[in-house]
Amino acid sequence: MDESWVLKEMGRGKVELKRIENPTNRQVTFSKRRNGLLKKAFELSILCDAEVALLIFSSSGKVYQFASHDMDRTVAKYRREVGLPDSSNPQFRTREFWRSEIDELKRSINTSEARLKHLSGEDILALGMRDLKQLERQLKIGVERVRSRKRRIVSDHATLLKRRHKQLQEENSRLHKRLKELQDGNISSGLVGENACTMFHQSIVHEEDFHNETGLPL
Amino acid sequence: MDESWVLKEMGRGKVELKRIENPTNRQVTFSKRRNGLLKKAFELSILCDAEVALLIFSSSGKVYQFASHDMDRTVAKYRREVGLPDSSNPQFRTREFWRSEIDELKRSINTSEARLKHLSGEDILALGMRDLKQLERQLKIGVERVRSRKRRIVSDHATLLKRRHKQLQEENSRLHKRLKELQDGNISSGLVGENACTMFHQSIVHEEDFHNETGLPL
DNA sequence: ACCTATTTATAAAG
DNA sequence: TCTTTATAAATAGGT
Repeated sequence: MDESWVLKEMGRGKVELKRIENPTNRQVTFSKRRNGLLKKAFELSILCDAEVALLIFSSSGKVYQFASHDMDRTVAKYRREVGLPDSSNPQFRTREFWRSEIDELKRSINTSEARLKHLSGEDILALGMRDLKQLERQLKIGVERVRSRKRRIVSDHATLLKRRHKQLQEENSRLHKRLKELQDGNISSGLVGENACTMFHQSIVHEEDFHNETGLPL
Repeated sequence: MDESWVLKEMGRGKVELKRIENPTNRQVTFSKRRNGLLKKAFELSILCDAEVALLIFSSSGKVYQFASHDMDRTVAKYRREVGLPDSSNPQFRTREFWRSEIDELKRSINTSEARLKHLSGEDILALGMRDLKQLERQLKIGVERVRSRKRRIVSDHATLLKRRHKQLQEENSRLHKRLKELQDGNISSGLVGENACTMFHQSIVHEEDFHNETGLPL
């Protein structure tokens, strides 16, 4: 778009975006644009795998329509979305409705499986160079993300290890100190000794944690 | 339109009129074309005083709509026009049957999609190191297969080019010879001259083929 | 989201 | 309506 909107249109000359007064011109334009619109609706449904329904009534009352799947189904779907209690069939739907619903799911499955195969490098003989390049890009992105995640996991682990190591060292020195106090001064009685034992036991538990939580299957 | 229909589309590059496989591209194209379609529907209704109703469901299920007058009114009008013998069909299995049928298909889809995401490196936070390594291996295999296919295509192409080149050379020498005969001997009459012309024209055609069929988007 | 090379769509005229 | 032609729009591919 270029102009200040609701102002001009495409083609050889420019046209205001308002009802065309000349009946002949209007009819001609209607015919052309109707076809263009129907074509684009069709293309959208194909290219983007969308469900499209289009209804056009000419000012003289003639109908033109396009429905990628089934007009009724699409309209029913729409009603559900909008929240209206489907006017045609509240409790049950026609066999056709369900069949088309299921067909679509099956198509969807086939599509996913095809893409899965492509991503595994299978069934790619029919792909053109452009698709192949894109596929390769995608795969590379995937690999990079997976690697990144792996690096992250390893890195986090290393951090954890360091922290644990530091904790152990600190605890160790505390224990050494305590032991030394006991050996040196013998000043204290049973209570202190009990404390020291507890302390030692705790450090053992820490070591077990260490093994369990860092057992990375690298 | 120019091409043999259902063959190409508009834009910077050309596109086959078939479902776009790359999800990202498909989404982007959907977004662009959806807006284009809605705009054109609006313009048609204004310019030509037509009654237009348009429903679009993205493949992910989101709805987009345009109605120049009122969706229900237009749809009702359509039903009357087409004369639908109401969709109330007493031939159905219970809703439960279809539900379960559909649920199963949906489960299947979810499985595929989860794997697809993993292969794209998405939603991998919950995966363990073992799974990640397996995933990476898979992706690498995929990349290698795609690359291999690309190499094959390029190689085939080179072969084709060589063959074409040789053909052209041979044809060239034939043409030279023919020309020389004409210039030298002047022995022949109109018929030979005509043949020479034909020959030349053929070589031109070959050159065009050459450009068309070897236009690899490398 | 924005840019731009290309392809389409289409207004005007015959 | 169909064709042609000049021009405006739409949009694919890329950033």
